Amino acid sequence: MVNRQSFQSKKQQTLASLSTSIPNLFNDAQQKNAVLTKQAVALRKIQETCCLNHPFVIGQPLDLDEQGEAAFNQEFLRNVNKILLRRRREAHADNIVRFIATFLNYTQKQDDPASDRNKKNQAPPDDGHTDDQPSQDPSSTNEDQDDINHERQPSPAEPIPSQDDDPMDEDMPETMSSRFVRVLMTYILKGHTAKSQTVRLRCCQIIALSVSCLGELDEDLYQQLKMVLFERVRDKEPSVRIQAANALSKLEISDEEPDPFDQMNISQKLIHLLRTDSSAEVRRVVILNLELNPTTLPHLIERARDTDALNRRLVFSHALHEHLDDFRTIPVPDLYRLIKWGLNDRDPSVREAATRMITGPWINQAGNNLLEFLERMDVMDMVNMETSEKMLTTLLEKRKDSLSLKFEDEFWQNLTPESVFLARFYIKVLIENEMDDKLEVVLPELTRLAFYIQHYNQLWQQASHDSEAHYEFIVGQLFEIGKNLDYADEVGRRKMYETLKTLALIPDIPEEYLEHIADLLSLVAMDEPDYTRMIVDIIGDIQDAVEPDDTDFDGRNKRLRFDDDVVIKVEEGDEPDAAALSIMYGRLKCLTLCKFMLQRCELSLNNNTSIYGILNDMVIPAVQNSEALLREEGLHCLGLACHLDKSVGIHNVPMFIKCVQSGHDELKNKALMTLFDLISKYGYHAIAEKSPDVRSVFEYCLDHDNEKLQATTTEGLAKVMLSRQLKDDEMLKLLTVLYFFPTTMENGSVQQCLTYFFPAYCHSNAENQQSMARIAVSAIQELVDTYLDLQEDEKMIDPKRISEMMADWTDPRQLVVPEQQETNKGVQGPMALEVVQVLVTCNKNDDGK
Amino acid sequence: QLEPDEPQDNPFSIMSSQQETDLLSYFDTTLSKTWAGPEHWKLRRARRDIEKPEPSSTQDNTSVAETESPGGPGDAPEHTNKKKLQVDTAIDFLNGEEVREEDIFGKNKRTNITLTQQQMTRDPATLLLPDDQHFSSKQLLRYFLKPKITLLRPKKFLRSRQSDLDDL
DNA sequence: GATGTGTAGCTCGAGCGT
DNA sequence: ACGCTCGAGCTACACATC
Repeated sequence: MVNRQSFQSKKQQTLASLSTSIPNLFNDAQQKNAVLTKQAVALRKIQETCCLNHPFVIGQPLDLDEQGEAAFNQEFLRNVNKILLRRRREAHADNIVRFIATFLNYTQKQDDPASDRNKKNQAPPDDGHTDDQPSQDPSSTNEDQDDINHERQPSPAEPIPSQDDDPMDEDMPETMSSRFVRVLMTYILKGHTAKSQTVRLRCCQIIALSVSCLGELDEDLYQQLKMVLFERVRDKEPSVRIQAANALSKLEISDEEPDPFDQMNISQKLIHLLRTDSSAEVRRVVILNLELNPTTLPHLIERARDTDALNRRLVFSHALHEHLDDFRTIPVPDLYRLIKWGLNDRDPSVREAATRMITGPWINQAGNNLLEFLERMDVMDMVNMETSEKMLTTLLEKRKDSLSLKFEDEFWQNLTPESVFLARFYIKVLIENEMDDKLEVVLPELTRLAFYIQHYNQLWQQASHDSEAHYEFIVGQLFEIGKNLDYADEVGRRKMYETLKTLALIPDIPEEYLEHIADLLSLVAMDEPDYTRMIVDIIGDIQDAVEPDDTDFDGRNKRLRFDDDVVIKVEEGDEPDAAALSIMYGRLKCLTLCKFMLQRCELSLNNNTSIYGILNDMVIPAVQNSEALLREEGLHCLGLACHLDKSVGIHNVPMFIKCVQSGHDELKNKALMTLFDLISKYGYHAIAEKSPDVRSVFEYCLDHDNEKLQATTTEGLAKVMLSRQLKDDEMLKLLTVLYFFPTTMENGSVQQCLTYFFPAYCHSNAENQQSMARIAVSAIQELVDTYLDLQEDEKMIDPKRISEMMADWTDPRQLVVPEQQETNKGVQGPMALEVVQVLVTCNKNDDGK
Repeated sequence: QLEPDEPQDNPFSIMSSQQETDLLSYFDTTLSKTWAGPEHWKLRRARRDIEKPEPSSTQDNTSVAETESPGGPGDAPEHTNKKKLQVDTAIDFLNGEEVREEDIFGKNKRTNITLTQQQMTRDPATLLLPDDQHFSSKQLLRYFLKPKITLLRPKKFLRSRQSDLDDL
């Protein structure tokens, strides 16, 4: 046959020129702007000519020229060899890897009758990196495809097999490309144990980009591939793991067969990498490729706290951005944790990504309706209040210009938790941005607001158990809105006062509402003495209501509601004494209100005499009360009173010290706080002069096993030392040792306070720095000793790092205000000397420096 | 700059200077990257950036600038050369040297190229940030018992309405 | 003695800002 | 798009270990 002969001569030519034609295609393909499909098409043509005995016809039984095929394969692999030793991220080599994938994709599709019909030749997958450029222009890809189909028109002389006569065998029919895939993959898999990390890297990279281009794989080849990846994902080199993880994530996730080595299936392995791989980039690959489902979701959310900022960002900008169909699939606690992390991240780009996620797809999911969105977010749940507030503020900041709301009487009469919440923050954002014209149509008058509060309070008091929380929430939000109003109107102020007083007298008003009331009354009052009188009056009324006749009080449902963890302990068998209980709750409520008032007072006691009465009649007795809660709240009030009068303050210091020494933990903490406040206010010496015990009290609390107490002490000392009221090398050393001490590792408050304190202390002032230099060596000696006999379960920072950090603190170049040159050398010089001395005296124990 | 010793009865005059606020907000920004504590602390590259400008600024702008300038003009072409040389990673598939397969697939019997199971199981917590308490100068500038009042400017929390009227 | 392990310094490139 | 900067990763070297 003529055709056959011409084909044979073409084959001879092609085979003869293989060693130039294929390299030329590779040369073209490596170029930056290469349209890889073009080279793939050309290569396929060569492949057909080499491997077949006839011109290629789709669906025709394979008539293979094994020798020609071998020649083609050999030449192809010879070229592939040249990139296997090319280092990571070399653009030309990377292009060739993409070319290989493109070719595999193309040649495989050509042999597949099913996919050939609709010939939507998908571009080969990206390599999962953030750096990948879209490798191909989709339009050009399709054009090329069309060209090919024209060229592949079977010649008229050839018998044209019917297109639909060939239902696939159960075993896939062997094709030219399937044979090629097997050869190439088998070859590439050989590289997975190569000595050179680059080879392993390149092999995994080829697999990663090619897996989805391979069509149906033989089971044994697939298994082999999977096993290789299972191993490479544990490679010593992070760069190899990155590619292996990438490849693994492209395998069918539905394959749940566990690896006999560690009993983990693909999905589990990816999650394991996501959580434990030390390389941020490996984790990143998984974040970008892991399928979102109920199993993977919590682990992806966890990555919002990844140490790597880019990874954190990708959680918001990628993993949960478009791929999450409905944010309600995230359990509410996780949802709020996620938002809290995102919006409060230290890295601005993460915050930005989190904001975009919420303002974009998430709002869209709620039909772009803010109220619907808030409803879905369940904003009424007070546990997440702070985050809800932050979120709505962020949202409205973004939309403040396009949003124009108008709140009229009808709106205020028909509030829902969501609408009042929205109103509150809309107002807040408008005020912060001084958008006065928009504010005008939004803010209610003071009198009206007082009326609304009253109205919803009535509804609250009458509400059924189901709707109680609903109205309670609305009242709380109205309080907040009230803080933004103008209080010039006399009538409005009076109305507000009456309303607030009524609310204050409600027996089970929540503690935070009492604080709102204290706040709002400060706006209602003419001046501070007026304010104090108002509150004292209300306190009197509360007392009158509780104490004189206790006939209709029932301690259980009339009690003041505090945070859940505050539980008043009733001694065994005391239950019948409900009246006594209710009296106690009443007193507690008065103290709490008094506390809120004192927090807002500035005038000295002499100028605000109405406080004296309350101090003597209520606060002092409470401090001596046997009930712990009353003692605490009384002490708190007394501490606040000490703020207002120096002599009262100084006079009471011994009492506070006593409380720290022998009170219960919560009382200790309150007393300690007061002591630090008094030092801040009146100076360390004014306190220590009369009561030298303070210093030892602080030492005692630094060592205390109550974390909160430790944190208060640390923060207090940080304040006092940063303000340079207390200059005390020994105390500084205690703080330093505490900072690195194994038992403090878990105490985040102490850690983060001191992480701020030490650099700020040392770099703000040369004298401070010298103080640190003086104690550093002995501190590290102590810490090294501690390190050497760490218990099995204890963890501690490596002494080497400790010394690095101390070196950083004592580095004179880091001083914000550079000292005159004299002191510069003098800081670390003596330290070095001291180190040498220590080393000389005991040369068996040496630190890592 | 800080006053070394202030009268003890009025210690917060130290803190009330504008410079003190600046200093603390300086630390608020610089320390916001290292907040996570010693476990995530890294040794910063020596602050050469701060020392670099020094030689030019501390010296007189007459002689030194002249002596260093000869190096300047020579640098510019070097940069472009470097760039061209660096980009030269193209592979010659046609005439390039053959790569020997034993170089590629050479194995190393003794070296372990995979991590042990123990190396693979690290504590996930070490790769997560601790719960951020957002410690900043704000904490240092407030009273424990009156958190809304700053130590710096003890301004009146309650504004007297009487004085508002007076202002008009 | 060879090979594995840990570190210091340098280089290059990703990612950010303009 | 460009250029800069900082940081990750690579190489080379020293040391330890079998």
